[in-house]
Amino acid sequence: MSWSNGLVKEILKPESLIISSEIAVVIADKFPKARHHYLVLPLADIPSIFHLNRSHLPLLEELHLLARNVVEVKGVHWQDFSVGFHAEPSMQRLHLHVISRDFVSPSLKTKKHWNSFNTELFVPYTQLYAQLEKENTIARLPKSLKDELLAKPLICNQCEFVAKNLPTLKEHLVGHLLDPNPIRNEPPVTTREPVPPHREPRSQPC
DNA sequence: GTTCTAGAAC
DNA sequence: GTTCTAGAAC
Repeated sequence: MSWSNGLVKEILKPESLIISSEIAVVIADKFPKARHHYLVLPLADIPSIFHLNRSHLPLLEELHLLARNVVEVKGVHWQDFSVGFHAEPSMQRLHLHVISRDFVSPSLKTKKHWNSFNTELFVPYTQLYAQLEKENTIARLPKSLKDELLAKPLICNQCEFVAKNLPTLKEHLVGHLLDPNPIRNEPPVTTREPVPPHREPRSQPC
């Protein structure tokens, strides 16, 4: 398939590279699923996470270093990002996703997009690293589990909200961007004005 | 991975 | 009638 080689073609274009080292490069995702969405890819021809073994642990550390670097270069906050791999990648060439957790983007269009970043279909960097260190390989998820995770309801990644469909979730996520406090399903109950604490008038002027 | 669009869901 | 989802793409 031609489309699945899109990333390999992209990293051959110098103008696409935000950062590069002798080992790996960072590009912007062509269809970003959040306000910030970058991909870190090795120059070595490693097709996917399923081709990794313990010998690649130093390479993974290099990818992670570049992930931190691109976030710094963009002047944004590392703690606002998810960094990891898709459990079932579609595109050839190993790629580490570096994505801001707002998920506010016109390119976020399907339930699959959401669940691939917000369920076990997203494997955090640290988890994959540990798994590789322990097992010397990355195992595929069973098809039944993948189907189950893809079918999960649209649960907000910042509060308990469950959206009935994707447009509703997208509206809700914009709400978190404007007000990071949890959004309630019901409007807040109106309360009486708080009574100011009573103060005795001072007996003497200051 | 995306685009397109039929028909399901509302 | 319109919105939304999900499967085909030769």
